[in-house]
Amino acid sequence: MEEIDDILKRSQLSVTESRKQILTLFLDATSALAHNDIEKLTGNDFDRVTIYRTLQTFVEKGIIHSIPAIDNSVRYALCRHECSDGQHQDKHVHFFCDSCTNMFCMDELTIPEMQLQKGFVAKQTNMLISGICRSCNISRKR
Amino acid sequence: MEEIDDILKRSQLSVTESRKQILTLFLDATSALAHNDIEKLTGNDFDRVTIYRTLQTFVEKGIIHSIPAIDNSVRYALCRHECSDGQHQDKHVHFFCDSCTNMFCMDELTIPEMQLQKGFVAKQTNMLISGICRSCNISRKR
DNA sequence: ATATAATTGCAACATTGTTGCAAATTTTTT
DNA sequence: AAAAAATTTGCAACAATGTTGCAATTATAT
Repeated sequence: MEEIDDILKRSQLSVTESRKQILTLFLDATSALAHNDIEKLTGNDFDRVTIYRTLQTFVEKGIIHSIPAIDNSVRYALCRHECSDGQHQDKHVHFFCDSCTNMFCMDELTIPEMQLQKGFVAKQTNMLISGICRSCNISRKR
Repeated sequence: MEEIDDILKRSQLSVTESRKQILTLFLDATSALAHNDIEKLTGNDFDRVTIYRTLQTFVEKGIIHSIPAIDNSVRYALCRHECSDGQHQDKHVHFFCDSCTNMFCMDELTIPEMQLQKGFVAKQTNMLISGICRSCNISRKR
């Protein structure tokens, strides 16, 4: 896959083994990944510190975005849309499954605009819905 | 204040020094409190573990609710409305100020309902807006 | 191919959160 | 009001998560 190298170069990042592998994980992921997931999925290939720093770099470059969770575990997912350096606009809703603890990006659900009190200026909006996801609902019915 | 004892008793909790003090903090707070805030505000009167357990208990009893934050720090605030044991309904928007890192409950802003994909069942919705709060905006203009 | 720049891994540390258990406190019972 | 029962607390010890400085390695530019 040359795609991966391209994404990194486009963000002016050196192409290294760790960045390639971690980026691949995000491209393949169906749900958001926590630091710990990445550690396991890469199977001790990289130092914990490297993973922290890679995630941080990716967020700064607008490649991935962090998602606030209720259970106090930060997760990250690819920015599918127009996220650039620094400023990150996350217009879609996130869904956290209480059962399988997977986090999904509901790309098709747009967060509605909110009218804040005078003096408050909004820069970013996050919307997080928790409940039971489809595959968990299906397996329950069995 | 008898109010505090009442709140605790209504939730079938023993009235202890730590619970009273921590609950008082929440009643007086204008913004959401993190574990660390409470530790500082109570000035080493209580063990860290006690604070963790107290917060957990309060959440379970529906006295406070936890708020997911982007910066990976869980914060808690009083449940002003109809929150009961276990099930917690958080209908209002939270605002996180990037400048002073305070978290505010925007009680007057109700989270709109969202139509999820088939199979997904929502139990709780969180909406978190980040930006600059009023007092930070005012002090910037000076 | 070499020089320069950036990234990695290691070590060491700080912070945050969890668990078991004995001592202390609160509530209930007598 | 005192004793028994139940709950809560603090301590110790540990696990997980996140951060920083620095030398060694790897990637990029010359």
